[in-house]
Amino acid sequence: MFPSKSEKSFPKPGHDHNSCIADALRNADEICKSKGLRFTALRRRVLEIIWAKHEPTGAYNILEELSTNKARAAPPTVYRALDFLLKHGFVHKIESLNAFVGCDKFGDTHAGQFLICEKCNQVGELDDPEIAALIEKKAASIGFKVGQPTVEILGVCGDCGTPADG
Amino acid sequence: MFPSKSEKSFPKPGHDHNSCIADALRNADEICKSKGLRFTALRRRVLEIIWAKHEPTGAYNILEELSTNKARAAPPTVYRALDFLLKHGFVHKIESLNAFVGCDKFGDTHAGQFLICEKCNQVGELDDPEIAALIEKKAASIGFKVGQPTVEILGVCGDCGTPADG
DNA sequence: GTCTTTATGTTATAATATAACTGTTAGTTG
DNA sequence: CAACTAACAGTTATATTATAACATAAAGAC
Repeated sequence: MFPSKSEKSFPKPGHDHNSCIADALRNADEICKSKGLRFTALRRRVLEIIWAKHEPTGAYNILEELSTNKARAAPPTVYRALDFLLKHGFVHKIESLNAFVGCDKFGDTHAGQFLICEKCNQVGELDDPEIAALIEKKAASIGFKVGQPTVEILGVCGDCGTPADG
Repeated sequence: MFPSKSEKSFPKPGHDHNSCIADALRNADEICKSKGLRFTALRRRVLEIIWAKHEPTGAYNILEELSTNKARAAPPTVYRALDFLLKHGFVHKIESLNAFVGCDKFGDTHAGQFLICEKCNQVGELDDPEIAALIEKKAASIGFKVGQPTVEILGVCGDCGTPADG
């Protein structure tokens, strides 16, 4: 229905980021329309700010960014927009960074598995079903039923970790 | 050397928790002795407070607990003790809860994989090498080198999720 | 057009964490 | 043991992240 743009990838240095943003906004538009959700100007703007880069953005950075056009916004403004975006799967929260990143696996709400590069700070979404299945199986083997898995992998991405690199 | 007490387990309702605490403290004592680390009264007390239960404890709860005996402590006191305990693998931070839990896999520093029961709030440590290996493999397949994985699974433990349960 | 619901604005404050500087204690060395 | 040194802990202030509670506004339902 709303095709995912990138499967198991990490943002490439020279990619056309404008189209990332455009795709994400268009997708959110369509999803909201089809589900009867109100994709207000504020929510749209917050999503756009988050999508400005592939690095997780803190709520107060979003706030700052918001405040450049509008009159100064207050924290609840941002957190409420984030609640909406999180709830409907348009963004993810990176727990280990207390920051938010756009979801590039359009079309369904899911937990996500994140690769966070400690050099360039960019985040790629893995969402590998085998990993999810294995975690579920191992948890089940000791009687634990998985609800919401949080998988956040700090490391070094391919572009930052080339042999020539220090 | 210092044997792990529980492999892939979840704290059982009726277990002898005093021995969990005693084991953890004794283990820390021994590790510190063998590595020439200073296991001060404060650090020991903080570890003991964390081990008082199998639920993650927030820094400010630890602070409160500390303050019942000593004169009122300040945040840095706790955070510094936590830094030490984290660094040497005696406790883990649960990122999704901003809280700390004792490590029951004695003897080495590691990232850990956590099962967090949303009913009883207790945490079990999985530390499954297959999961770690699969994550590493999948990450490697897109050129990403895993550093510090954060795996925190919210769900329902076996004791809380029995058929009779609501 | 009124009513109702949902969203946003506003003010205040809670919860988590760290910086910077001071004093204290434990180990070290002569 | 006295003086020195380095690690630890105390203290004050403040940064960062997040939410509660109440007021206003805008959108959708009737």
